[in-house]
Amino acid sequence: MVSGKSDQELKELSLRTGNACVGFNLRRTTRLLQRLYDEAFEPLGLKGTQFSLLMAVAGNKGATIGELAQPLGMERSTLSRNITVMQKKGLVIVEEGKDRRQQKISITGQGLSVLQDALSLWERVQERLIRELGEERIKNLLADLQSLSQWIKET
Amino acid sequence: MVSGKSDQELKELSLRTGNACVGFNLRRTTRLLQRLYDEAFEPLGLKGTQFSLLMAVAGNKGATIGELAQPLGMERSTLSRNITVMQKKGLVIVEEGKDRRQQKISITGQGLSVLQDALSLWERVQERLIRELGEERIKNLLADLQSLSQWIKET
DNA sequence: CCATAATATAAGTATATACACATATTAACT
DNA sequence: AGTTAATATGTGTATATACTTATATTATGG
Repeated sequence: MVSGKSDQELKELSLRTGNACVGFNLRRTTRLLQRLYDEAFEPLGLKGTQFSLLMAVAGNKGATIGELAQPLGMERSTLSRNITVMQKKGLVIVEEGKDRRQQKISITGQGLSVLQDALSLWERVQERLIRELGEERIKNLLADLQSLSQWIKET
Repeated sequence: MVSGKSDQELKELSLRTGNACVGFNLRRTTRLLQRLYDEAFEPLGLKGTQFSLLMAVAGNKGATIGELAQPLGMERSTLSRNITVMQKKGLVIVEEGKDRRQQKISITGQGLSVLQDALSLWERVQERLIRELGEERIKNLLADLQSLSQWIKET
């Protein structure tokens, strides 16, 4: 029973649950880390999310919204809106396919140029993270995150 | 140089960077996992984020926005808006403190009742995660996330 | 070939998030 | 005490996110 607990007992329950909850810890760390990336890419007027998306577009020339959304683990409607932002910035271009329902996304010349600069900023962040946590823990962390993603997709 | 690369080379670079990027992997897993929690809490009209916030409020009776934001690793302005949502749902109550700049947040009776039900739904998700990844990996994952959060806060 | 089903995307609505700035209140210094 | 500093929160603006619903296009079954 939650409602019968004293303030002190609630405090302990709250701490215990917060420490154990994978969702809470993932969200909190993601929030905090996102700020590091955003700071790093700020000179390019880019957010961390946009860097990832630009990289995904670059590596999947002419892919549709649906094809991109899959590996990103993102709703197509979300991706659609994110692509619009990138398009306004001139980083990607959207073209109709033969199947006129589909929108084929590609990176622009300007997008490639920004990506080039962003990549070296990304490397600096990556190196800081490796220096801080160590290569082994980063590797394990990435593997765990990927296992988790894979499992959820299959569920 | 990014701009001189072939489509195939860009594809490889994109895959390699995506696999190595802590930010991307954290965001993707968080997105996917969030849906599991949202499904679980859906019968209560609650989101995963709101469960975490409700639990934090319950464990810190009368805390201010600023005091809550700190351990949540959240901007105070963000928390302020999230609290408004919870207030509209009748789950928390906001009162002026002696220092009238401050807003003291507490959980309501209805909030406690919802929290009670939410807690058992949360436990089911937690058990599924432990069954899937194993207790050891979950423990390591949580420890890594907490180290990372701690470091970023100190940076 | 036409009606219907399936598919791809966008738009409506709501929450989560952060930064910059505005506002109100308290503290601190002279 | 009065002016200025610092502090706590809320608002404006923009992006990220997802669910539901609408729209347009293609495929399918008769």
